[in-house]
Amino acid sequence: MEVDQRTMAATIRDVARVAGVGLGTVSRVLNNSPLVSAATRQRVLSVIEELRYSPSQIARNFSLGRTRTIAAIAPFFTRPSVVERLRGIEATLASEGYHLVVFNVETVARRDECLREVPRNDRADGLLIISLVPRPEEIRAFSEASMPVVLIDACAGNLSGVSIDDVAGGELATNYLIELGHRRIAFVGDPLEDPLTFNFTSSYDRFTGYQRTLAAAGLPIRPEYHRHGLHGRYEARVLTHELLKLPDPPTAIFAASDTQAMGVLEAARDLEIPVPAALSVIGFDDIDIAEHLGLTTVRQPLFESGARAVELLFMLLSEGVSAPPAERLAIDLVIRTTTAPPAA
Amino acid sequence: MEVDQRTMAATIRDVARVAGVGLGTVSRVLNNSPLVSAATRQRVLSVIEELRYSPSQIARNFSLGRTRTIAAIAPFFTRPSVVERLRGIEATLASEGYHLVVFNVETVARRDECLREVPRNDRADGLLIISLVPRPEEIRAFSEASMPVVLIDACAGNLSGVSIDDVAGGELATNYLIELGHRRIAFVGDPLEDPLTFNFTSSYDRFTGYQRTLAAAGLPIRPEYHRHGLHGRYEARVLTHELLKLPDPPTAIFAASDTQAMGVLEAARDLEIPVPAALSVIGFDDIDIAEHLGLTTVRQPLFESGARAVELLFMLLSEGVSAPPAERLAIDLVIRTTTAPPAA
DNA sequence: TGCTACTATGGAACCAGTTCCACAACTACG
DNA sequence: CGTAGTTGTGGAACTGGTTCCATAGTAGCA
Repeated sequence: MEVDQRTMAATIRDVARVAGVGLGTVSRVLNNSPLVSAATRQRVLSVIEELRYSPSQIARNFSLGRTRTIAAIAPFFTRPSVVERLRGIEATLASEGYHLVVFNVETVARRDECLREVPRNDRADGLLIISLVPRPEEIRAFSEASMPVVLIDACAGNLSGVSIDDVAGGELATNYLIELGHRRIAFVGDPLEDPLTFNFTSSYDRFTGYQRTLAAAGLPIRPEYHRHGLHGRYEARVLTHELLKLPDPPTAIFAASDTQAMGVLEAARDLEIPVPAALSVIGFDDIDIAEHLGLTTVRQPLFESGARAVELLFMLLSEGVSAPPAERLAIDLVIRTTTAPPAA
Repeated sequence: MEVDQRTMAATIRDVARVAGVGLGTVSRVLNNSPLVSAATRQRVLSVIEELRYSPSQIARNFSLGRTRTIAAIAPFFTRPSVVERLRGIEATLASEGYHLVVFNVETVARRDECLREVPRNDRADGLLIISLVPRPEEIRAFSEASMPVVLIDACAGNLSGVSIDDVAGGELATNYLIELGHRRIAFVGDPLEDPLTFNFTSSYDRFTGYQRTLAAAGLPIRPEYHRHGLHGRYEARVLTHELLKLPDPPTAIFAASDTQAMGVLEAARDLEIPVPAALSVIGFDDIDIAEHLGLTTVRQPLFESGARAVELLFMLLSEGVSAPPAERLAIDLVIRTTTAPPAA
């Protein structure tokens, strides 16, 4: 029985046979065990070279019960903020030789499917969930499947996670506008009824911070200044048109994300309202293009959130280390050219 | 020997034992084989339910020799154009129940490592390579490892691939500027010496199209109008500063990508040169923000390139179908507000 | 010289599925 | 009633690694 090298890849048994050693010895050479003499190691290595042998990762994963792969579930992974988080994730995983499987979620059905299926597939050693809040029964399923999970931009149960204080972010943005002298400050953000859809919460929290700050400053809460719509430039543009056509239009708008701030800017341009002279605009996230646009915004460390989440996940994976709790990263205000004191 | 359900996941053998059937029968139930009686199937299903059994995907992959996973190697996967391609890839893979492993490449060393390691890891059934041109020895390694490969935004050997005619794109952009009446047209793109770095070619090809069109129109080729630098807004901004400070500055600039066009726009803004009144700018790709910026650009179907590449890869994976050759997708000109006839 | 300790090695058992062969039970038909 | 064909079923063999136990060989030491 000759091994047909043209069609069949060599296995560890072929290497052992040709090198005249045992299975275990080849395995030990592959795994750099010190329990192999230099001469034997050399012989095995040369046979590996000769047969162009490359170990089957899939058999190895199966045998070890580990995959050195992490799954990431991300809603709308084309959103610049999500991409930047993924970059942080990938960079940190790659530095440890781990692989990244990405699940993009754009519908509620797919959200549910991913959160249900990914943990029970034992195809990943751990799971990262971006901007989605798992339901209690989903969290239970994670622990039943003993799948380590770290959340990014979300909090749930006592799962580990990396997030920011979105309420404080909303306060930071709103406070800055008030300090500039604005009194009529509007808000453009995601829909309020989140639990029915994706369970996003950051826009809601930023809205809470906005309302609190207005109240703390003794400014009126004006419901007609609160606009909620699907996350996106176009939707924000439409909502802003409504705001700017009010009898008593706002002099400043806080958008729950930079993407939505872009829609706000588009609406101002449509209506020939100069920014910041007649309208101040502040966003959230500090995505890459914010700088190009001169957008004032609340910066959150996106890349770092991904990188840190991977570190937490690695802690969960190394048995000795206790489960790290939820962490909060720092945010700060980036002042550019879309904000100014209101026209006198 | 009782199975400890608290610590050990049930296996197919546990299910068989509890249901009082054979291994093969459980396997047949799992795989919806018709060769199981309705009564047996029902009994097995209820035991699966009872034991909360979930098949090990990793053992399954090992047994079948397939992973239902596709690897994608992408340089700079935060670039909007790359992200959009990845979205097309993920969407198409997910619709077939395949998983996507992403390898982000930001250095030459990592490019080489990925192209060497990913095919020999049998952890993916196929490989997609975005915007990178594999070297001949790498192509040989793909076929030796019998790893199906489809290129996106690149061509090499007789590998299958999805790309556009970048030369024609360069011609399209340049021609439009000439039609508008421009005679002093500059180019801002990636470095020319690509083989030493990533082996990108699209910027080079667009440059070729630009030069050809100038020549065909009888316009002079002016080397001082050709600027090449690392892909990025900032670099393009610096290069454009140089162009606009020339004694005889261009009245139009063709940027090899929308990202670089943004840098061109920034430079014009720095120098208070009105666009398009005193300077026309045209980009390439039609990424999402191009619309917000009102950027005139050459549109290429990014999402579709990813989706189509996956279709080609599936053809390669289904044995019957012959290897599809390289395909070209259509491009078109999107005229917005950064281009106009030159000032008289 | 004989005993112990350690190193180097071979290979069976194992991981959890799939596949396939053997076989039993039953039906169809001459 | 025998034979051929079909259907349903059980389980051995297989996938390609790792792990661990048994054992041979050798050095150290009294």
